[in-house]
Amino acid sequence: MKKGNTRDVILHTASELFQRQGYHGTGLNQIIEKSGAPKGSLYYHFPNGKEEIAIEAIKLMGQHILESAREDLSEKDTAIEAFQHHVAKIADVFDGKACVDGLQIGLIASEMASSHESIRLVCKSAYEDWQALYTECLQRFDFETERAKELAVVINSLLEGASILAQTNESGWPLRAVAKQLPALLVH
Amino acid sequence: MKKGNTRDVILHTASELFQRQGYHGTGLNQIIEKSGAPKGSLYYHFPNGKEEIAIEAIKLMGQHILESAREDLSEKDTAIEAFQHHVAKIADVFDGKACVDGLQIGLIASEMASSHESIRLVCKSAYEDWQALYTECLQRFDFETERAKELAVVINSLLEGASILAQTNESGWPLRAVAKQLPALLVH
DNA sequence: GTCTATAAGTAGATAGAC
DNA sequence: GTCTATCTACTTATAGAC
Repeated sequence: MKKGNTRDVILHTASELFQRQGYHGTGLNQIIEKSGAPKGSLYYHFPNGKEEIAIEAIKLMGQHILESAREDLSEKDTAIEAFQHHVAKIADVFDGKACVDGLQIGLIASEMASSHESIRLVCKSAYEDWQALYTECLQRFDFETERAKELAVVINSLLEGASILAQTNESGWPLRAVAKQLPALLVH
Repeated sequence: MKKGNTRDVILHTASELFQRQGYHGTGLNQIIEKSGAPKGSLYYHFPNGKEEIAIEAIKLMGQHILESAREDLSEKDTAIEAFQHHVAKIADVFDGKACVDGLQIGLIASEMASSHESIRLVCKSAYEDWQALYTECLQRFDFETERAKELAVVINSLLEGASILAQTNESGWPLRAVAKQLPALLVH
C-alpha cells in the first residue's frame, strides 16, 4: 500500500474513504488517522485543502479503474465474454465485505455535481475515459463506431447503477443479473 | 408544495436536499431554513433526529417515484415504448437545471450503505418496490417471469447509473442514449 | 406545537515552532 | 517536511419558557 512518500499514502487512503463515505462524510482527521500520515503535512502537500485532495483522489480512482478494466477486457475473444468477465470481477468485490478498493466514483460524483464545479469536471473526465475504453473494445469486436459509443454509455450506466444496488444489497448479485442480460444488449 | 402541516413541509424539503447534497452534505439548519418550518418543532415531529427524518424522506421519495413510474409505464402499448417513455420523462428533468424533484435515492443509498443499517434497508425496500413494478409491467407484455425479474434489475441499474452520468454532464443525454438501446435489451 | 438559547462536539483551516 | 496548538464556524441535539 505504501508507495514511500506521504502524499501518496494520504491520497490512497482518501480515495478509499471518499468512495465509501462520500466527500462530506469523510473528515480530514479521519484521513490522517487511518493513513497514519503526519497530520501537519496535509496542508503542505495539498495547500488547497480538502477539495484538492478530493480532485487528486478522483483522478487516482479513475486511472486505477481504467487500468483494471483494460486488463479485464483484453482477456477474451468476444465482446460479450469480455464485458461479462469485467462485470463478474466487479461483482466479486461486492461479495466480500472488504473495502471496495478502487471502484466507483458515482457517490462523490452525485454529491458534488451541483456544488463543486471543479470536482464535477474531474468526474466527467473519468467517465469519458472509461467510455472511450469501452468504445475502443467494442470497435475491436466489429461494432460500428456510433453504436459502440452509445453502448459504452449504456454499459457505463449499467455498471454504476448495479454497483449502487450491490452496495444496498450487500451482494454482487445485481451485477451478475446485468452480466446475464449483456448478450441481448450486445448484438450486432 | 405546502401540504398544510409542518411535518410534511419538513419532509418534502428534506427529500429535495438529501437527494441533491446527500445525508452528510445536508444540515438540519438548512432544512429548517429552506422549508421555512419553525425550528423548534423539528425534534417534536422527529424525536430521533436526523436519521428519522432521512428514513421518512426516503420512504416519501420511494413512493413518489413509484407513482410517476406507474403512470409513465401505463400509457403505451409495448414494453419498449413504455420504458422509453419513462426514461424520456426522467431525461427531461435533468435538462432543466431546476431541482431534481423526487428522483433518485442512489446518492443517499451509497452514502449510508456501510454505516447506517436502518437507512440501507429502507433504500433496499424502495428499490425492490420499483423492480416489482417493472417486473409487473414486463409480464403484462408477455415476458416470462424469471426474465422479467432480471430485466427489472437491469433497468433499475440503467436508470440509477444514467442519472449519475446525467448529473455529471448536466444534461439528459445519457438517459436518451439508454432509451435508444432499450429495444435491443427488451427482445423476447 | 412552537420558540429561543445554548450545550457539546467536530469540521476545515491556520500559525508558528522545530 | 513535520508537529502542536488553536481559531472560527458549523453540526446535532437538548432544556425550558411560552
